[in-house]
Amino acid sequence: MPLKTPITVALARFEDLLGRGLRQLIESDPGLEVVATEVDHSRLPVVFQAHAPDVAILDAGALARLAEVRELTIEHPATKLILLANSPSMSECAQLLAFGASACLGKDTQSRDVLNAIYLASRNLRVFPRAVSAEPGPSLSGQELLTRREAEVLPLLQIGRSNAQIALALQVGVETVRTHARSIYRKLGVSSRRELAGPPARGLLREIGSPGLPQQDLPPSLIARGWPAGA
Amino acid sequence: MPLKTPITVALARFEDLLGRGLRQLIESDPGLEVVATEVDHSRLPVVFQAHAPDVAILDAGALARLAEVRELTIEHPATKLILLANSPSMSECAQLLAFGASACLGKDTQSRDVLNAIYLASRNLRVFPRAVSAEPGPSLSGQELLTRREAEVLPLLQIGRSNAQIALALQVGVETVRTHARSIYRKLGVSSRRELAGPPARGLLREIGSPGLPQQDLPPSLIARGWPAGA
DNA sequence: GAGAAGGGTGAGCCCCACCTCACCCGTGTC
DNA sequence: GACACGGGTGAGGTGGGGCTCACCCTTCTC
Repeated sequence: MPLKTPITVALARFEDLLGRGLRQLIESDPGLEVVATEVDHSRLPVVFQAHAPDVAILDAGALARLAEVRELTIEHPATKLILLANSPSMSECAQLLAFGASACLGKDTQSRDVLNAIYLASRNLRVFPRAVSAEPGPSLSGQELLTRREAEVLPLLQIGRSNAQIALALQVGVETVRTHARSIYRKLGVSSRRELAGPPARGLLREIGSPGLPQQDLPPSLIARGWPAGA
Repeated sequence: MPLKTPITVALARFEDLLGRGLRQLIESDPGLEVVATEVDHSRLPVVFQAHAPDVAILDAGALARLAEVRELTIEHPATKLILLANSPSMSECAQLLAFGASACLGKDTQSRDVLNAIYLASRNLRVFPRAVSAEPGPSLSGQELLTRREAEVLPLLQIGRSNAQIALALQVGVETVRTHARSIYRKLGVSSRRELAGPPARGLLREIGSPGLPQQDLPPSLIARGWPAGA
């Protein structure tokens, strides 16, 4: 194994108490190096430019739009994003990962799993929490979240399906698909399916959770279960 | 001023990251002494009995029933309770304080304000966050929260008003009041207005927030604004 | 020009939470 | 016995969010 250089981590601004815990956790791990803390989300591009951190941990609740994740991953593909949200639901995580995030974790995640996620993300693996709340429970930033139906339409738009094809797949009318698409565009701040089709981070998917250490890699089919693997 | 003995603080179990931050914050304050950490809510009575801490900081999200707060404050009046919730609403905080909690703070509260709240609570002051989310946003444990109307009925029940009097005050029928009362009893785990009328913690109300240090004491009328000041 | 997309508006429907009220019953108090 | 209270059940009404679909328009591409 070559010389171990520490993984550089940038920390966004979090709630004060959680930020303290997060910083202390990461600084106490010899394999990790904090290069920035309490970075306001508006300053993330600058910090990414200056430090090119391997991993950045962001507050999903501080995202004004989910599309921010998308923009960051496109602009700075070398920096893997880990999103911390308030008990995120499965679909919320799916949306964040579809936009290029490398991990989506609840703020109640065990410290050990947070560290695991950092190492996994730095190796270009994507991390999905095991114990996400089922479906109900609108959390995250609360606003501008895709509905269940919109979340079904999104991946089909991302892979370039036509409205008619989507309508056929979902067994609804074309007009309905167009309505969902409009809603998605508005919420995500884009104006066409082409803008949605950017290259999300690739990589295997791992699942972490309290029971123990990360398991074996999951088959690629699991990536496609939540949303298609890309155009 | 007499010899300064540190204020003893018990910490309930929190999300791992937040718990780290909270513990580190409090342990770094020379005026505070942590006597217990990561206390499961089921073990709170035991810990209160053993250490009789001046202040205990609890996770509002871990409360099975809001009535737990009430029971703890009645059983252990010497221990002041500080509740941390996920962006609590005004009515949530009002309910918690009505049940004897000394403070209700968001988990995004500034460290400085958390320390302030501990000191204020230990001096039998009640602390209300300044920047609470308006009305919408069901957070907290999510379940068994009083509705807006129930929250209006509760204080009137607590001061022993009859159903007819409440009906008159709220301009609704007696049957409606009885329905609200039933709902309140069920959610709070009590079975009469007498059980609701127990002695909540008394004390002045302070408001804390980011702008600066705590202001002057608020007039008692402010206590009565959210709910009557007791029988 | 035809067809697909994107953008705006609005309608109808369903589900759910909340509010309101009306019954039923039993108990305790005066 | 009259009355208030607690407990159970259910019926309406209302409001919001989501899903579905139907129009209207412009733009772009082939």
